Amino acid sequence: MITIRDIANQAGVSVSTASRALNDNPRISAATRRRIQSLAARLGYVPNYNAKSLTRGEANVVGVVFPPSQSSTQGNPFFIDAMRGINRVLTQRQYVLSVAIGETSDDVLANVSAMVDQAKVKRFVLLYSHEDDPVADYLRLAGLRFVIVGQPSVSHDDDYVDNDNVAAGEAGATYLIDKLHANRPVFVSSAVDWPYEQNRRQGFKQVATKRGVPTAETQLPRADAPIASITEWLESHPNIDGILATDDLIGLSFYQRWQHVHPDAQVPLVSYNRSISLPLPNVNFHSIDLYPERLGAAAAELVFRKHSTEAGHENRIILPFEQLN
Amino acid sequence: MITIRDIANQAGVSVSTASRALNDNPRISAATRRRIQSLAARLGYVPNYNAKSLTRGEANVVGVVFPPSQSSTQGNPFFIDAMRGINRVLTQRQYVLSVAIGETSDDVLANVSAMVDQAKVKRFVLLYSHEDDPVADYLRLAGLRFVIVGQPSVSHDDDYVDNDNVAAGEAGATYLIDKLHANRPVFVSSAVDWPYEQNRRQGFKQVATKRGVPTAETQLPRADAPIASITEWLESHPNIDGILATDDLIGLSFYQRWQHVHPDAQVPLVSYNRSISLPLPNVNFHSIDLYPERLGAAAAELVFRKHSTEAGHENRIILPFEQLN
DNA sequence: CTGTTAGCGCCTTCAT
DNA sequence: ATGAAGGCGCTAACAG
Repeated sequence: MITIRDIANQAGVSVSTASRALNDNPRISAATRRRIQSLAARLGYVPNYNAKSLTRGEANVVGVVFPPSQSSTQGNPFFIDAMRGINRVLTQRQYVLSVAIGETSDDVLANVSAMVDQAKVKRFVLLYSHEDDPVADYLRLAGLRFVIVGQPSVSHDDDYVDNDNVAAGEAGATYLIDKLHANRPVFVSSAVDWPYEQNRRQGFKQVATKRGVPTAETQLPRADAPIASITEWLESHPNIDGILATDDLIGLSFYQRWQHVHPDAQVPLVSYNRSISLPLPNVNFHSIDLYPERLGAAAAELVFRKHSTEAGHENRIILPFEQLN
Repeated sequence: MITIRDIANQAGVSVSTASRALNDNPRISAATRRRIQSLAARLGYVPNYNAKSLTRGEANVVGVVFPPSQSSTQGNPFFIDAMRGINRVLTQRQYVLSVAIGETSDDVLANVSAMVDQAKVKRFVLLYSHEDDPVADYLRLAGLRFVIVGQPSVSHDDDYVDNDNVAAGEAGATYLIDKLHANRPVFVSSAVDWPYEQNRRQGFKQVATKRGVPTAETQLPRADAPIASITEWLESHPNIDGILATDDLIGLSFYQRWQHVHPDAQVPLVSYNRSISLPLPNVNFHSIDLYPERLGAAAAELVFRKHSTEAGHENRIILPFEQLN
């Protein structure tokens, strides 16, 4: 294994000069900097992260925090894609991605604080958020850098990266009404009614109102709940001719129900997340990609900039979603 | 921040004694060991991983490698759940989970080798495998410890953790035929036809043959392919009265198609992975849980034991899947 | 059973 | 613009 000493010797300079040169310290002349860097490259020098972290007092690690849950959360492909995006930028920064994941909020918090105390991790990306999240509270209190992917808590000025979910709701509604000719669309969300679902509903309603189209809305009960209610709902709303759902699986589930009640008809379905990579019989199915990989990448970039409380809001990033034509 | 020096001083011993005591080294008397450990606990001492890793020459990190892919892979909840299982055992071992993920095999390999070279990671869990996987080749060659979750490559004696997929196929078929009374079941797999799908098909066929039931099988084309073929297939197989699919989403997609062709009938569906946490109208839908979290946990345990090429095969772990009644 | 000592590889004052 | 030297926190020979 080749260390900074080796390259210092071979270059005929001191270790400290080599260190500075490799870290692009302007105190070293551009000439020797290049000389040493290319020598290092030629020798296949790779810095030892542990040694680096020890002296710096910070590990070159970004902690990625998953929402606490016993079983897999919905909207799953989102997380994997986001991780890929995060890792893409971490790699080029010579950083490593570590994850904190657990069943309960306490598990995750313990995981995170272990990273902080033992591994000296100082930057985090949260893949979720809700009010009074103990992990966010902890990070805030500890003065550590973190960025939220998704809807941030309203009572803090945390930095975040998100889509404009009102606009996403508008886009889905516009497509459903204008292109797929739905005159009586229904908006379907989960029983949890996440903030992003509320925003998309808002967008949906705005467009429908502007078009003079009546709106309907309902929520899909959880898997363990009786589903008769959906059937009832559908029977009391016989004219529904378009579905906008907050997630592909929710949409699909609702669509199934619809099909059951209206065996010989068809209804267009628009939803979000591109989580179904399989052919669906309904040719009028459209999933809006929210580009989670881009969200992840942007969050990772952001986590290397310092938190600014300025009015400029330069650390609140809104990214576009897929455009439908 | 309190270091090992502090506790050594307060305990009135040398740093090395403190170090040994904290690491449960038998060379230190049980008495002082307990004394020092409780002192450390009282003082809230946490070891610095970076310093530890530097001297040990190995980071207390396990690298978790995702299959290379541009977008989210199918069977997604599997990965998240597996990570949770892995992290559960890593936490109690004072280890941290880092992930390697990327679009191409080269990306992932670069990621892994950076972990190895720079971060001194020496243990890995692969969440996939196929023949001639460059990552596995690299790890094998470098003599690093790794465990595969899932079907291992046949041409090596890598350690792995997996379900018995033939048995899983049998279980699904048994349930479908005996309990749900399917007399003309169809086995549906993906267009990729992964090894685990082949195994489940084999189990399916064995049971069907034993029951004297005719078997049918087909594959679902990819999302971008024309799906007319499924309709054709269904029309030429009008008597299908049960579906066994290798994944919930595949099953659901196929079921949709079936429903389209047979609008007023019902058909039972059995598939794997518990990836749909939503109510489905079809009361005869049954998803077999493969317990990915347990697979992950077992893999993490295994990665701390050394690879044995002995005939005992103690490092090939087969875990049970959900039992249907 | 315990202490002394010498690093692990790197960064960073402090000199020059 | 570059060197020398100390130290980050911990482990592991080597002594005793």
